[in-house]
Amino acid sequence: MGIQERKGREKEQRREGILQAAERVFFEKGLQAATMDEIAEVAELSKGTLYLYYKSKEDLYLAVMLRGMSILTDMCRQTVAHGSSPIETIVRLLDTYYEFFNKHRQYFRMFYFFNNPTLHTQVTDEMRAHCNQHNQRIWSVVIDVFVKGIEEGMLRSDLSPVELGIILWFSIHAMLMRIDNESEQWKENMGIDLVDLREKQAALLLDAVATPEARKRYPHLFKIAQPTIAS
Amino acid sequence: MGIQERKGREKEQRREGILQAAERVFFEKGLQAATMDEIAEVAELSKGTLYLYYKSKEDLYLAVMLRGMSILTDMCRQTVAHGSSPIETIVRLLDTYYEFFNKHRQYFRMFYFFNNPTLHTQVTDEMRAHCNQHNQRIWSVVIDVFVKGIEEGMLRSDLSPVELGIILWFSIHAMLMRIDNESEQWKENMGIDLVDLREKQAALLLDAVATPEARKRYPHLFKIAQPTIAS
DNA sequence: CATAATAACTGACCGTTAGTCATTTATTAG
DNA sequence: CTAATAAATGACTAACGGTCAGTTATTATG
Repeated sequence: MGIQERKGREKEQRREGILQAAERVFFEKGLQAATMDEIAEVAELSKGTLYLYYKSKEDLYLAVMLRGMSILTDMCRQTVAHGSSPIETIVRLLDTYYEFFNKHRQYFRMFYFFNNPTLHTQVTDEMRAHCNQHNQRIWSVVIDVFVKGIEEGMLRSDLSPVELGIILWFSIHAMLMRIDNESEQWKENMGIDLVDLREKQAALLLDAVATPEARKRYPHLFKIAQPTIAS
Repeated sequence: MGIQERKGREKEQRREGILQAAERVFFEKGLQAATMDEIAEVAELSKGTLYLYYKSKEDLYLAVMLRGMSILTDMCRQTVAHGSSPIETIVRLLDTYYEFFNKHRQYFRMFYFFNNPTLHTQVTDEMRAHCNQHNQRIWSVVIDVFVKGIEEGMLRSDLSPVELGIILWFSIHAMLMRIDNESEQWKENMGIDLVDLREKQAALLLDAVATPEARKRYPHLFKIAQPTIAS
């Protein structure tokens, strides 16, 4: 009897429908201002039903966010697949994150959720585990490139691949967050364009982690003057 | 008649009392879980009275946060005042932020508030202006040092002092945030100690912004091997 | 001192919303 | 056709931020 399977599919469709409704509302209003009642209305279901599929508003929010992480992961995988050398791939990965930031701003903003664990009161352990899993997935993509970069002598080897990846990724992410939130202030108060600065930051960081061999081999990737040459 | 002045003082004391009560509760519970009723109880006032002094829960939260910013600003001023050279002062400033992070973790966490503007629904323009003001204050302290560093030829001059300051400060802040929130995960999943990594990051960044002159003059401040020498 | 005027404070109340659960409706099995 | 099971509902609860009519305390006035 295929009834079991059909039921399973239908349940999956419900979950998916709820997810889409939630995405629309969360994108428009954000976590705080979105209400379960509105999501239920958009999903054309009663609120009670939402709770049959997701344990809490926050779980539902994270379920949407996981889609964003999947998109980012796919984009990074693409970049890695099409990249030629590790050093070039790293440059492209930084741009990929920026591209994701621009194309999927709403998803990017959902990542902020993790910045404030005080708010994580209603996240189930199960969902937390899911997030962890997705997170590891994307990091493994990124770190692989750094491993190869070190192997080929293109990246400094006094730091581990993971360490290098963390330093670059954290820094870029931080800048994107500020671009999202504080661009206007920096422009007005200091005359600084954070979007321009992001590029400079990327160049500076690349320069800081690359070896002289890398600079020799891929001079076009190094846009910033080496201060060591200056004097 | 000094009645006006006395009244003014008393009002100020009320504000201060409310602030202290709010601090206790916010530190213990965080923005979300803290309730105005509990703050009122701790302050030994009715909830209505709180709203005579602060326009919203979020305004009150930010008022507490501003104390944290003042502490950080003072610590940075101290560091700058006692520092000898700009390059050394920069190293010390990075440590100062880390010291603040350790000694005043609860204040540091309040800074997260700005990471998620979706939540800023109840902040008054007045309070926002206050925050802006305090923010500029601390940045001016930091940036001054970078100005001097460039003037003395100790910092690369292809980026402006503000740009250099932003890149370093953002990166360090991002790392501290992760240390606060994700230390365990990184330890478990990847065997990475983010506290150790913070030092390496600081060293790497310092190295990226300093000139060869600086390295020559203050060799003890540069703990990371220059990859340029490697080959 | 008595009384009016003003300022400070109170807490019951309101609107909103996340989450629950007894009940109803739809589906499947016998 | 009926019982059993699964799915969906929406009225209800509890909690909380914010309000405001009314009370209390303080100051000014005659």
